[in-house]
Amino acid sequence: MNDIPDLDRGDETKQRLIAAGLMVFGRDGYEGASTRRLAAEAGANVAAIAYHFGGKWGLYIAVARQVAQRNGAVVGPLSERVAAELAAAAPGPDALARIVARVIGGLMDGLFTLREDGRAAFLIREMLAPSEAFDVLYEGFFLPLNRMLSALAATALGLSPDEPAAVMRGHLLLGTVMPLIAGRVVIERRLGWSEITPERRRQAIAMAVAAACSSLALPPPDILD
Amino acid sequence: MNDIPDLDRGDETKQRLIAAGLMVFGRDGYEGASTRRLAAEAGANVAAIAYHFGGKWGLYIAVARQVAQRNGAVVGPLSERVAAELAAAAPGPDALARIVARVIGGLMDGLFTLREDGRAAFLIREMLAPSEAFDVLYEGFFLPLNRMLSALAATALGLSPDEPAAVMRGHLLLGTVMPLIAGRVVIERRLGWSEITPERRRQAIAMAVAAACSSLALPPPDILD
DNA sequence: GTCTATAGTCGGATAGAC
DNA sequence: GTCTATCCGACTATAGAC
Repeated sequence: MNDIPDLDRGDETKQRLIAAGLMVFGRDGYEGASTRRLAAEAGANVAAIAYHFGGKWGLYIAVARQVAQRNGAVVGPLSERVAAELAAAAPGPDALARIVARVIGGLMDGLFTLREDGRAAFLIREMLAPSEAFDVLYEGFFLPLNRMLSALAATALGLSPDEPAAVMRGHLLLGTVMPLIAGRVVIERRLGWSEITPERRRQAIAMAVAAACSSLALPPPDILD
Repeated sequence: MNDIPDLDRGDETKQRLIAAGLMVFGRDGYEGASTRRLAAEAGANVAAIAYHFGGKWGLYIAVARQVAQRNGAVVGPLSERVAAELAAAAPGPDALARIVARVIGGLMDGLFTLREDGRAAFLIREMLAPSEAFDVLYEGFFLPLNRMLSALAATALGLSPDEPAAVMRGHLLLGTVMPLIAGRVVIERRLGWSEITPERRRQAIAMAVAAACSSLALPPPDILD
């Protein structure tokens, strides 16, 4: 009851604006998002945007930084673990398949969670029409992500990790998750899903993992994770 | 020299507006596109939008219809041919692989051509934030496309074409092309490509085809198309 | 059918009280 | 740091000449 009142209230508003920006920019795009709506969603008022970020654009960049940072925080550790496992003992096909399953599952779970926070849409919009924000996303997320996926693909296919073919095959692994993220509404309508139950989600991920493994000439992972 | 002057000038303006809409809506999104810019890009004036389409939204829907129609015109024939080949004689793995190569190649060539006309971005934006326009795109394009891909996946994997697993695997085949379309800027930056030469394009498609085939447990297609 | 001019609305930014 | 009130610019839509 005697906690310091209003400690860092400024920073809290700032954070709420960034969180709201993630949702609203993700859903409506930069132009589609109005400062009034951004402020309302954050429970703040319009002037706060100018005060904290200098303007709407400043908020947008701040959101990009947060996306890069949060996603980077997922990729980083995952990436280190994969690198360690690939280096330790040249893994056989089954072990590789298990790593692939963990990586793909991790991408689905950690980056594009069910509780849609708008990150996926934000990322895809920036790929469609890159702005300054793309630089931030690339350095903090896309590049480390591709490094990890390329290393995986290179090992599985017997390529050198830095040759273009390996980089491309790593990039193509994104195709395992993209139809479930960017193309989610299509499969939902096709299968008549009105909601994604945990079970449906599990099955979808399992199929994506199976497709990823066989595309790398690996056996399907013995069992789940 | 004696051609009929201004024949269908109205229709021509209408068509130019739709073409411009494809570019501008694709690049900037609905909110990002201004009627002034749409008109300018079409070499028309703002009032023409209201006259021909009732307003900006009417133009947007007209663009969606054209996207569905043009893409449907590519999928339709391709789809019939695939259906015929699958039905004729139960094709072996090699024959299937060749069909897959043709389908994936056809998707890349016919739907997402180098001369970017904005269709890909338009489609992806509608998937991210579906509007009324999505219904049009779904019926005219996504649904027939998925039917074709599902039939292919079902045959390759020994599933019944209508079971959810086959539909999902068909949908996941979109992942073969999505990284090269939606994620194009990422791989361009990663590989330092400043332009997509025909040769790079050819190689990228070849790798996508290889990934698609092995994800369906098919051998890589013996040779190109 | 096409254009110019303008009306009416909305959104981003800012001034200034608290 | 937060809020209300307001300004100004940009946008969509429309009226009306040609």
